[in-house]
Amino acid sequence: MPVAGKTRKDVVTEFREAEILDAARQVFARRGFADASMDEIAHAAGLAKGTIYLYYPSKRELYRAALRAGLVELVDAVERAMAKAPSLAARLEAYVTTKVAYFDEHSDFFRIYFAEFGNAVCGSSDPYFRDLSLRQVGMLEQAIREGTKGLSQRAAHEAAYAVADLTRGVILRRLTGWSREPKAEKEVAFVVDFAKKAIGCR
Amino acid sequence: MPVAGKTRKDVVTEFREAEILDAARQVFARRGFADASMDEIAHAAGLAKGTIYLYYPSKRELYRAALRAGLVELVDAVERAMAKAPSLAARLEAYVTTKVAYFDEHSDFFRIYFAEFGNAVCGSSDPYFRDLSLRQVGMLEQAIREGTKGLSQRAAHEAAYAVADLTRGVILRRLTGWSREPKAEKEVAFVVDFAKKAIGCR
Amino acid sequence: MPVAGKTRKDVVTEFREAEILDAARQVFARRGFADASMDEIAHAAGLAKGTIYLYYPSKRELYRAALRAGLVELVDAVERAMAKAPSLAARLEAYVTTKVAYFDEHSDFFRIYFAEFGNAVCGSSDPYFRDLSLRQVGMLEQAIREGTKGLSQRAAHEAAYAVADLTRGVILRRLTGWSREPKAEKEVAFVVDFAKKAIGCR
Amino acid sequence: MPVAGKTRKDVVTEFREAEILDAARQVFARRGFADASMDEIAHAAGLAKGTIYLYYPSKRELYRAALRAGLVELVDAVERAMAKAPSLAARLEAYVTTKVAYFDEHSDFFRIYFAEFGNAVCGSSDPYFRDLSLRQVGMLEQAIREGTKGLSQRAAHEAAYAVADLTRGVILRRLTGWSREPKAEKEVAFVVDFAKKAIGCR
DNA sequence: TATGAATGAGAATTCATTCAT
DNA sequence: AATGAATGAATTCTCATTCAT
Repeated sequence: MPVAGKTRKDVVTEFREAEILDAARQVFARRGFADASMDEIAHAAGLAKGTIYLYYPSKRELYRAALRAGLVELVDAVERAMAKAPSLAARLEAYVTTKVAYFDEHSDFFRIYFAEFGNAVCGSSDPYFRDLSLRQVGMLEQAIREGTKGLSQRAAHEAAYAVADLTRGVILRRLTGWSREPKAEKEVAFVVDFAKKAIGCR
Repeated sequence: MPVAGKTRKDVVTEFREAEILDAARQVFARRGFADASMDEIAHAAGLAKGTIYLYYPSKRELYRAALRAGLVELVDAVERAMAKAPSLAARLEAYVTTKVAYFDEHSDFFRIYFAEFGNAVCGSSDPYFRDLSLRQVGMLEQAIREGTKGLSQRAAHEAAYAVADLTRGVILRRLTGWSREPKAEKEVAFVVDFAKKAIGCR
Repeated sequence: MPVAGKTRKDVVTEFREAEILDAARQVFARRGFADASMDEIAHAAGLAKGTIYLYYPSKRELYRAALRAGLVELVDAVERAMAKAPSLAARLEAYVTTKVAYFDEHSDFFRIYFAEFGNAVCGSSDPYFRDLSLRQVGMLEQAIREGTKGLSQRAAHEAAYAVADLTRGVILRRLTGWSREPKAEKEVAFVVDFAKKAIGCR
Repeated sequence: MPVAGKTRKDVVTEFREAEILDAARQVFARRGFADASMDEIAHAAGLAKGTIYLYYPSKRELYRAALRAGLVELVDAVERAMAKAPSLAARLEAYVTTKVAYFDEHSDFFRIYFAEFGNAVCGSSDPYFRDLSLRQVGMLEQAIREGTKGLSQRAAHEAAYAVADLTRGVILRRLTGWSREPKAEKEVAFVVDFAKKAIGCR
């Protein structure tokens, strides 16, 4: 008796997948891909090792799924927040705030996310990751172009990257504890301010 | 018969260490820490596996040594370049240019370097790495404070981090091939310009 | 309501058993015992894995059942054919023809059948297999004794084994494709002729 | 200091290979390919599991090596024995005697050898096995043709297979214990006699 | 009766590290 | 100092079997 397009089985399956993905994210984040063992992930998920393989065909595939799931959640949150913002300044702030907040909340995911940039250097990264990353920069770029007159496309492009870089830096410092500033608002404000000055200043 | 403070043995030892470090850097960069095998490193160094252990007590130590060696070379180059620069603008440019150039030259090392930021997130990074990283930011900060009057310490601090973040972003884009801009000068110029505007603009 | 000694349940059970046995034979033949998976057998039978276990308690038992079922079919066919034959020559021909034809038809079963001889070498074979194998030789032996005067029991025994060996060889060559002779009749004729000469020649 | 074309290393390597092959043959024979574990083989060889992999890259490869080694030894013995024999009868006897004696001595190898015929049925057998098997039949065929006048090529071919089949049957019965005759000579004599009659009888 | 999700023991393979030569 | 054969712990993945539904 399917209800709302989902059978009981689908529900169970989705639940298991989420459980496993959650455990995987934790363990991959704590250990890195190579040092994470399927045993540990299974244990963290409260399941037997073999069960994991009923849902994901290999360790690599599980990692990829964990990466994608987090990525989608992050990008969705960022896009929703930016869409609601009425001005350029608000959009930039939405971008930075949402990302910082997301990783404050899911600091375990940051390691997975960040490591993927490293993988991209040697060409071994998930194309999905590249696409979503570039899409976010694209959104920033568009927001900047819409919010400014007389700014060249190139400058908008570079400014977008700059915002992305600065944001990543802020998150990195928060999670490593290298920064003395505990209040997210101040760090966000600085990035936004920095960007606005750089963009608008003539 | 020690000559100039170094016996023949010391010289041989240093030579071997450098050889091994070089091989290690290549292999660790190509494979990542976990997927690099001591066998492959030994082969790349033209030595037997056991020999590596005469100079470095474990794979982890060898990795750390490779990281430190690259780091020292990088930081030295940056410090020398900045020391020669006569103005704030010149110093910022020296910082960015030197770093970009170093990783253009030693792109293999970037993966090792970059991954260490990820390790720092879960507290498993080499303290040496943290120290040298913070020292570089400190140098930027000092340069900014010296080159500006009326800029608060806090603002200088933040600006320094911003320059570091932007620079890392530029390098990342160059090495992943995600950037369309092949000329280092233009990218460097943008970072410097962006920073100057943000700092100086009131 | 049992009818003719069989309840409806019995009929269903027999039908299921036959279905499963058939699937098992195919899969065991294609993969060998160890490489056959219960999953594949279940799939081939159009049933779920768990269902198999309602009819056979283990993979090993299922294998044994498949072996026995094939064996019974084979031996029955051989016995019926030999019983009808009016002379020694006809009986030998019936034996060889029936066996060759059976395995031409059920080549998948040959692998299971043949492997059992190998198991017999290390004592791990089904006693049932041994019994039926020996019974067939016994039948040959009896036919030979009845059809010859003055042949010692020992010679009859040896001749019976010889016919069995030659027949197995013919089948093996047909199924491996090592033989150039595609016509069963010629190969059968040769075996029978060979045996007759060896038996009757003085 | 290489002596007689072999360095010390070569000798050690050969010794290890032989040790391992010997253990492998025992275990593969006792368990069959699938049920043999590398652990058990290593234990039987008095080595650690990893050591096996220094000499053979996989379980499958080790099995193949064990098969080939036994095969070569067997075929060499048969060829040498046949080469020395002065007449057709002597050659046939040499063939049968040598094979029976070899497997009496190396009964463990027989299971591996015999199983390979089964593999040949599903086309998964080592081509090497096929070649050596056919070569032996070829030798028998040639001996028969040389020793007979007026026998057609086809008849010689069939007779050769018959001798091979009968011999395999004798060995099988000896190793399964299904035969009551403990003396090899009598069984050999029967095969030879049977063959001679069948070939020579007109 | 039938199902198939869950289990966990077990197997092949790898590789950092050791140590006799 | 240099070697590389030997080790065995650790890891991924498979699959026969069970059992709640």
